[in-house]
Amino acid sequence: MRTSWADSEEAEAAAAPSTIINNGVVPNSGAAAAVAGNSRPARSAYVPPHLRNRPPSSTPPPPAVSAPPAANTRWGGGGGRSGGSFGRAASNTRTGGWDRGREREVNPFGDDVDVEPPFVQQENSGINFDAYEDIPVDTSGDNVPPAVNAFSEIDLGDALNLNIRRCKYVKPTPVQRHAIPISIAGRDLMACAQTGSGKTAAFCFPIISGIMKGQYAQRPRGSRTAYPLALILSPTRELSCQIHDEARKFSYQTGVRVVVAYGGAPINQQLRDLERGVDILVATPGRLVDLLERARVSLQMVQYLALDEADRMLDMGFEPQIRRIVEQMDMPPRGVRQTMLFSATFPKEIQRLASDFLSNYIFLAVGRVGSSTDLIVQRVEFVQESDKRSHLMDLLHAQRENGTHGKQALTLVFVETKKGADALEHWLCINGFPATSIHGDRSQQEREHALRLFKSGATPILVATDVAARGLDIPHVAHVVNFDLPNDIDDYVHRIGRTGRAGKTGLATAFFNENNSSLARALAELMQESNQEVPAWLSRYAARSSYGGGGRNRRSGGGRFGGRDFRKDSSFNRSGGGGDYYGGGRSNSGYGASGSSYGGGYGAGVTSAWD
DNA sequence: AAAAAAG
Repeated sequence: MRTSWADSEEAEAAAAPSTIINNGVVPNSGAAAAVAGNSRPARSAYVPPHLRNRPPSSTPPPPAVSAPPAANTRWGGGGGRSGGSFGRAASNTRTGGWDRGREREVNPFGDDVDVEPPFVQQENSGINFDAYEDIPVDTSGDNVPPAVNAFSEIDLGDALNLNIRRCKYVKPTPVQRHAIPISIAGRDLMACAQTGSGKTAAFCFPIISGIMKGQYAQRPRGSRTAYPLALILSPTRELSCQIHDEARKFSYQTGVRVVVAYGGAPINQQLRDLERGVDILVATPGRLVDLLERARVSLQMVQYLALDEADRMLDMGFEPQIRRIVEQMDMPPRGVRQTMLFSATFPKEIQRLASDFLSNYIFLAVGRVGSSTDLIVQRVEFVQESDKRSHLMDLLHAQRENGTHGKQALTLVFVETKKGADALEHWLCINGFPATSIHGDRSQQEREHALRLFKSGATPILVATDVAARGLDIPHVAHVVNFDLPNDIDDYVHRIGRTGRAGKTGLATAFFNENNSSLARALAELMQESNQEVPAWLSRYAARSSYGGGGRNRRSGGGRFGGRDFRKDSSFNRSGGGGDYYGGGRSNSGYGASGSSYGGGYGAGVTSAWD
């Protein structure tokens, strides 16, 4: 039954030293944090107002000070306290825990659990690391921990290391090489890295490892309130599901429990999952607020906060909700918890908002603006609104003829509106193209069904709104069509990033017409930076729009890199900063210097972002 | 102006 790796896990656990700070909570990595000059104070037993004077039926919050070390097992396993380190919480602690061995952890890897995974990369799941060689990286902040070249340089723990091998991750991607040591050192992080470059693992590994190593005050058993140690927020339900699935793989047989909560799905199963115990809660904001209001979740024990697609989470629609969760509930304040923000794009005014959540953080930028741009061939075609459908049909026909090995390549078609998505899906279907759609007016069941049909290739065309623009990892998307271009270049970056993932190549085609002229300049610049062929007519549009002040100046940082730390930008450190960002007043003030190839002071800094 | 996220 037990395989060799499990045995070595035991040995590791037995050999591991036990360090327990008797305040109930051990800082994530006190030593490293101290080295970094950022040691975190022990949390006091603060009880937030809304949790005081609760009816006696509910169990009081976990005793932060009085919990004897011997009771510090995360699962409350009587007498089963782990020696203080890796792996021990896996199978043996579980039997003493509150699930008493009733449940077996579902193997997220399929049947080959007990087989030592092959080290040969399989064609479909391996990451093409050659595509990540020689990528520009920039970090800023105090005492930045050095990058690593191999997972083995970091002590992530045997159980997690095995899962990493099972995932066939042979070596860390660039963002992982930098972000993981930073996070392991206990530092807050704002990370900007290309789409498809492995951000999920970059924040999951340190969280899982930290929870495995940490000794936390026992959380009450039998309470209807769940006390996650880590919270991961994302902007869409499907993305939360995906992160949950990934995190489950990474935490398989580590004893670390991952639960997902999102809207549109029955809440009862989610409540049951929470009651069984949760270390890492992955959630969308709305459902989390619901759970917090019902007092079914408390953020009191949260040691790690991760925001995926962080710029999206802090834009106008989301910001109040996120602020409420992070600042107005019972989550430990910044500097006490560890906070990690990730995205492929990070506009400076959003960085300024985000800095409220961070303490002495490190800014990390990996790779060029947004996408794995060299891997994605970007085309822009001038297509009038009335011609879009027939033009799309031409593309799909051509693709069908190129059809690789019987199965049609997956094509993701982005449109601007939910109605437009329905209409286009219907039109494609009646014209003999197997299409489905995903957007916010469809039921969650329909959304998930559509995604499955698409992923499986059963319906190789998916029409989508921006709900599918960010984060979704759909292997084998060969072509992204921007049937309607977005108004924001960052959205474009995220959309085309649905292809060209994990080092594979992809194609992105955009339909451009007069309605998109406000995007022309940013689009032309992005394409130029990505070594793409910019049509002459697009350059003319770009030059034209740079005069009339058309369009927002919303570059995510410009230059050849994924972003620039706004703290380096003096205009953002004066008088509240970003007011000038939209170019309302002085046209140059949001950026470091001028130098745009399109002149006019518009887009200043695009070519000089790294001076 | 639109999309997303609670029901």
